[in-house]
Amino acid sequence: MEIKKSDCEAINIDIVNKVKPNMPDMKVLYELSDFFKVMGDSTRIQLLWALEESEMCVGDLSVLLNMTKSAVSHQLKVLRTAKLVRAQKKGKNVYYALSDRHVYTILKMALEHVCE
Amino acid sequence: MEIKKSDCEAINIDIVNKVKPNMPDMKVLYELSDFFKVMGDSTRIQLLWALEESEMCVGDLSVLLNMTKSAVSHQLKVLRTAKLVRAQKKGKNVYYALSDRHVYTILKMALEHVCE
DNA sequence: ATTATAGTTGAACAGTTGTTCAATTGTCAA
DNA sequence: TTGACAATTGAACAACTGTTCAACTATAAT
Repeated sequence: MEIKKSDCEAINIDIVNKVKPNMPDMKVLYELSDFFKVMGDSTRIQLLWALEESEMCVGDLSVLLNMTKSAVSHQLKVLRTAKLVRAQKKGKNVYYALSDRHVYTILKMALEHVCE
Repeated sequence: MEIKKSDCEAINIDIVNKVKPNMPDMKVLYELSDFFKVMGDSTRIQLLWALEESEMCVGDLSVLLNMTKSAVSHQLKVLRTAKLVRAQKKGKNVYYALSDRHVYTILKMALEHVCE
């Protein structure tokens, strides 16, 4: 049995019992919040936004965002780990591209929201 | 003029110049990342998920999520500041509700994404 | 082979975040 | 008015995050 951490009793126990079975399980919950965590950084949003326009290599992205290659590379790694972008080596350069159009849809929908 | 922080020259200057004018401005960028930051926490996602099912007071939410009222209240404040929920006092209790159906749509779309 | 360029990596640092704890406010019931 | 309960608040703490810096790998050109 689960350890009780709440410090009170329910006011409307019927509502709580009705809602409880519809709550997401922990696995889905953490996947969801991890996804939003990845999106929750302005550098990474710029990278996704830029890559929607065109494939680009790290150096180009670094000039575009006006940041060091190192900083860009670190953030691209986060996006790669989250499977939001994919990398392809061409000669001396590594070209990055969006790996999931779903993400851009969410980005645009969030844009509508913040601009309401 | 902007201070140059990137530590290299562009490889494909034509692509960079093509993409640059389509980049979001800083204001929109920070609003977007702030929005995703708010969504990027499992406690807050649970709260939004629960409130989609039914209005609830802090005590009920606290039992439902198995957390202290204080922790829940702190997170509700974050959601309130971000205008994602609204509060209404009824007697001794404060009832919270979603203030924007847009958000639930984004949540469901992200859910589809993580469950691909 | 040597040199230059593109990109990655890990450690370190400051800044931020979420929960806990204790104190406080506000409301209802006796 | 007193006591009990609902919710909020601020400080404190540990855990996490993003950029910088320096060192490193890998590829291409001479």
